[in-house]
Amino acid sequence: MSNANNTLKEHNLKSTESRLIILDIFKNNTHALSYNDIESLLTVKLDRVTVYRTLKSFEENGLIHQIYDGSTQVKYALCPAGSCSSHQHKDSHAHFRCEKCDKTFCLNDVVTTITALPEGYQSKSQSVFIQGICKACKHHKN
Amino acid sequence: MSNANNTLKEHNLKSTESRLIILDIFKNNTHALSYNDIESLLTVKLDRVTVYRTLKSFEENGLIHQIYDGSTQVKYALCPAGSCSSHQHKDSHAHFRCEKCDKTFCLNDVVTTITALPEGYQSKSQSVFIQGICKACKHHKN
DNA sequence: AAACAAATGCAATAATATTGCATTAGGGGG
DNA sequence: CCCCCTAATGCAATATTATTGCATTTGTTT
Repeated sequence: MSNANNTLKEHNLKSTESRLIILDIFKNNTHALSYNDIESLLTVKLDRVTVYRTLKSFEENGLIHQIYDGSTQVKYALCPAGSCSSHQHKDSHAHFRCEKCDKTFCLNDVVTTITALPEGYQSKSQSVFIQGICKACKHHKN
Repeated sequence: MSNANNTLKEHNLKSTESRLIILDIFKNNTHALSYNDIESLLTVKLDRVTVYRTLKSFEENGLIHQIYDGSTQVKYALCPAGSCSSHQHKDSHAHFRCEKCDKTFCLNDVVTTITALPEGYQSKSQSVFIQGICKACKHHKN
């Protein structure tokens, strides 16, 4: 059984052609993907609704997470292996958006410390968003 | 001349009725506002396009900034007094979204420290987003 | 007060995302 | 191994948020 097939099973998702195709796209891309990104990476035509519903079930089952990076589209990226499940999302890593190539990446290892919140505010989760120049763009400095 | 009038002038914005109305709404609310929030706070009817264009010019002139808080609408909040201008936005404070009342606030005094980025990544700006319970909701714990 | 540029309002449209419902396909039980 | 049931899919329609073009009105400068 394929690796992607196992991944779906582990997240309590029925293995279907659409899901395998979309999961494969995520596994082959290191940056976060919007609906439009995914559509343009499809070799087989899938209905828009199927793609959106697949993204929704992937998210509900801890396979991907949403990222709001200031573009007008929601982006999605794989959760770090083993970190999330149908029961709970546990990923709260930093995200990075490159000003040159406009791609958004997960930075799983960046740690953040935040000073005390103002009196009366209680934090349950926090996320960090960094803008700058990514590795690839820094190297072939166009 | 009214205070709001001065604020517009300082930001190189022509003083018009619509702008005074919208600026007033921001000054009377401590949380970030979406287009719909603003519309429902209007006592005079303004065209949707006027509101959106007013928000755009306020943002371009450093009076307000956009916040992407994971809701499907962009939200806007006043920049800290004196911090931003037509030339440059300088506010990079933390934002806080309350899980109870679903309001988003600016936390101007929260400081963040981030560990080194991975090799090759260069940071230009960073922002922090915190979720939890706000002051008001913590107090009358519904 | 006249003149000019910028702001406004209306109508149309773009871009992103969701819902209802009929049909198809995955996979467990016999 | 096939049947059956449920979950997934596809189509059509619609919702939601935001923008554009253009004619008209308003604010400011002189």
